[in-house]
Amino acid sequence: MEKTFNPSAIEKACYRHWESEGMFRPSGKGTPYCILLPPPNVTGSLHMGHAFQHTIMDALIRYHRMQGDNTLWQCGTDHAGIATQMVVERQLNADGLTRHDLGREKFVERVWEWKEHSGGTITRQMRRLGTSPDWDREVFTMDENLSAAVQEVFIQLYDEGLIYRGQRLVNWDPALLTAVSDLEVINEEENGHMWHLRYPIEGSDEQLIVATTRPETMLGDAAVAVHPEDERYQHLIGKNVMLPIVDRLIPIIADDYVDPEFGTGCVKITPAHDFNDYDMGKRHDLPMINILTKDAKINSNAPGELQGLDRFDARRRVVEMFQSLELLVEIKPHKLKVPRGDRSGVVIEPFLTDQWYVAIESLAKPAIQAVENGEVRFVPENWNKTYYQWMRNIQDWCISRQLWWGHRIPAWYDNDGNVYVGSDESSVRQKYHLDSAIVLMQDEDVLDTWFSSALWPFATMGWPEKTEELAAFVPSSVLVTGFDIIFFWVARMIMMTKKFTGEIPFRDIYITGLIRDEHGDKMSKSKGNVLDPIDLIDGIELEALVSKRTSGMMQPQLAEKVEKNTRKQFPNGISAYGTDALRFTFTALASTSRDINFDMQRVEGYRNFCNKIWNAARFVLMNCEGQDTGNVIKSEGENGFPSKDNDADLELSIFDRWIWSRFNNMLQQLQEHIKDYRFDLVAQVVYEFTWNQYCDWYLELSKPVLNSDASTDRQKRGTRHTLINVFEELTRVLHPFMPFITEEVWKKLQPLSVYQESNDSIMLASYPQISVEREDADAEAQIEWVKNFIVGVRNIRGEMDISPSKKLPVLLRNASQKDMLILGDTSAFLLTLAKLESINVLKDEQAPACASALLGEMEILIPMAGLIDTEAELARLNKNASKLEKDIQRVAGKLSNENFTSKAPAHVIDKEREKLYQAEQQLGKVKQQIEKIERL
RNA sequence: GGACGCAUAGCUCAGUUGGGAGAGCACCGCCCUUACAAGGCGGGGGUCGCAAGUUCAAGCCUUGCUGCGUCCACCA
Repeated sequence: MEKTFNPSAIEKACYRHWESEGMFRPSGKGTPYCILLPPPNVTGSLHMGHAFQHTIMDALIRYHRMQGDNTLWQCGTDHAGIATQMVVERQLNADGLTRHDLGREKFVERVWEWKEHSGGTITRQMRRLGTSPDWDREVFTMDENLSAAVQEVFIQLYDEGLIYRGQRLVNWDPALLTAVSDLEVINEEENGHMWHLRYPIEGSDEQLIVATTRPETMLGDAAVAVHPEDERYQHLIGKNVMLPIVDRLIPIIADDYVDPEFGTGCVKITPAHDFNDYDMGKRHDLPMINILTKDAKINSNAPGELQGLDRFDARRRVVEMFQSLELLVEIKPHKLKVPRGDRSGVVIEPFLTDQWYVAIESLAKPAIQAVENGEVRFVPENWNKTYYQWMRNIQDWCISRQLWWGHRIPAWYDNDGNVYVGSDESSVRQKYHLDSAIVLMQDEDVLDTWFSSALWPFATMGWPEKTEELAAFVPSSVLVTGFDIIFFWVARMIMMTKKFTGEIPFRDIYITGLIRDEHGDKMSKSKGNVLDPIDLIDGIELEALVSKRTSGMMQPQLAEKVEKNTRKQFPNGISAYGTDALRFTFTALASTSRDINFDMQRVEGYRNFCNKIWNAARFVLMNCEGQDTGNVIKSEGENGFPSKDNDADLELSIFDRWIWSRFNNMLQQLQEHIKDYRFDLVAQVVYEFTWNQYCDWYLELSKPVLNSDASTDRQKRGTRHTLINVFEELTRVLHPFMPFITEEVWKKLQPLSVYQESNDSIMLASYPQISVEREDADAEAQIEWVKNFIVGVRNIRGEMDISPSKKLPVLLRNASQKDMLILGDTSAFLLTLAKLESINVLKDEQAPACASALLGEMEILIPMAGLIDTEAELARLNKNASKLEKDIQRVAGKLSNENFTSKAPAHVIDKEREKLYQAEQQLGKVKQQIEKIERL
């Protein structure tokens, strides 16, 4: 093996092997376990958020696969209607063309070409990440069978009256020329103005002053409203105002929607261009006067000179006209929420059009119940509040989009505008008994992308056919996703799956945090802080990184700053950390926090962890390859742990039993944490065991056995046996989180281990199980003693600046029988690990001047002669003494408090007493030692 | 306006029914010891945002406050 772990040398071949051997397919045996991949945009590329979530999903999938479950990771990609269409339109624009130049059919062909061309990027990147979905079952939301499911659902909902078509005010995107749903509108506060306009009253000298943030909409005013009890305006209710510029009489109405305190207490009502006004218009039977064209220019319902003006130009013009008519009262600066399209970024217009809607309320009810009664569980649980809040106030869902890329709405119209819904024209004719003489035209619109995504849990399983997969994998086990799509996707899947299968779509919803940069800022192209997961795996040169970050920017003026920051942050580019380090980083960052700050230094740390594993493997192999590892007893022990009465072939030392006990304990904790989706804690316990227990202690403890002539063959076999088998199991424990390095290492270790079930791949091996037999409290206590002994000596050595190579003599004073027993078993180890020349137990004789450490009540003494500075040792002892004094003060205070002793539970009091006793004993020893040294 | 979240070491974060403040990185010192210098050993560092309350005991529970953030709704 190489001296340093080199991920790029192994990852690709390893993955090819897994995939070509079909290892990602469900086994068909065991309990079904299924995760649905949130389908990424087919033409997209993998960003940090994907990489994070995919890592979590893959860890769960690999874990359950190794547990023997019938495991399916259902993957696929989304056609992403608006996003994808925009990309292709932009390409056309670059050639001076629009989609209309091509026509619908050609344009859609062109999008399919683009999908074929760039559609593989994200799935290729997922492979680089080592993910193990069943690629054979990969689906695209516009595949035939998916499209059929979409049609089926649409038709069924329509036939039940749950989908309807109607003219309403919708969120209209004037750039994309389509309706969008409420969720696709981002409301952000911007600086604007409030215009106060004077409206003259018919047959009176009086005037009303209305306040508006959108003066141009006055062209569509249908009324002016005041509060019914507003005394200022009582006498005017029922009169008319003469709308300036358009010279139209409109009524003054009373409606308690109006807040008399706000502005002037008079509101101009524009039912065709404002959601609240629309409702009021309905209540008062006002005309809906649309003044805009689809691209938000003033239409022919306005006076001629304004027609054709863009809405913002019209705004300026209208204000000027009011001014010249002397009807402009004032203009105040005003902060207001401006609705913008999440894709286009342009200001959304409330616009009166015919659209298709899902009547959502009856679907929402069972979906709310499913969470209320615990069938569906959010993790962390708090997210159910967010879910309830939205679901309980849910509005009908506008599902039609005026786009060309997507599922065409399966509805046909005759010349009279009658609607017929069915899967195709001929079935429509049959269904509605339509003569062939009647001309039918299909609806031009397509469905909201999320309509098909909502069917993902069952449409991917073959619905409406009654397939085996449908039976096995609905409901799926857990959905791993971000809170940003709880409404867009999660809620809608619950509603649709409940409706069409009667089942819940998934049992758990694990809501992950959002990946941000190391300072908590959102990663964005314009900030120039975007990291590409593939760059962290493969590394990237500085120049390439700079050009990547500065190319294709929406605001090129920011490029200079981005370049500067990039050069500062990554003067040497980014090094290649490999997939496993990246994955382990994501695992370790997956706490319950909703924002996750991605720190490059963590990746570096976990790259080092990979290297640690690699080198530990080298050590194990060096000592076990070609050696007797005691595997002969494999049939008589459980899980590679020899039964205690079987000592025919090897002898397990106390260290061996200790590391097995710790391993078992680690595994126990890990399994709990996985159950709780606490991957940060999973990473922590497995890292701690691997590095701080196995490598730092066990490997070091194995050396004296393996290198000493004094150890018997049985002892050496026992150590090798433990060395190899703990590590072999450890690689299996680590595999779901670090698939590549564990595969590579395991292939070398496994032949030397007792585990023989599968030698094709670690990913098909079974996951290690907790074993009560391995628990060994006695061994743990004794090794704790050994560790403390060694640490005590090291502490003196470290603080006294004694060279690590200098062998020290050690004297023990006040050793108990128990101390002597452990000492007898372990002195060889103490000598090696603490670098000792000798250990002598003092009986009654006087000790020379010594530096000391305490192990319980036993004193570990190191003669100072020529080695240790008196002052330094005094300082060290005083530091210890003051620490002990502080402890004693606190504990004694507690114990002398009668309230504490009378009210606290007995075991807590006992613990405190014991603590006090120990500390007092130790302090006494330390003080004696101080006196002694002071006398020198 | 409503809902939710966060505040613990220089940085990024753990801290499970309340009972001796932790990790990684960074920092300081010593060491190229035959798995690993991407390493080993040792060390320094925190009024747990502020205030009050409950309790024998609060980082943890309650209330209020401050600061930051997210989502939903929205007054023209």
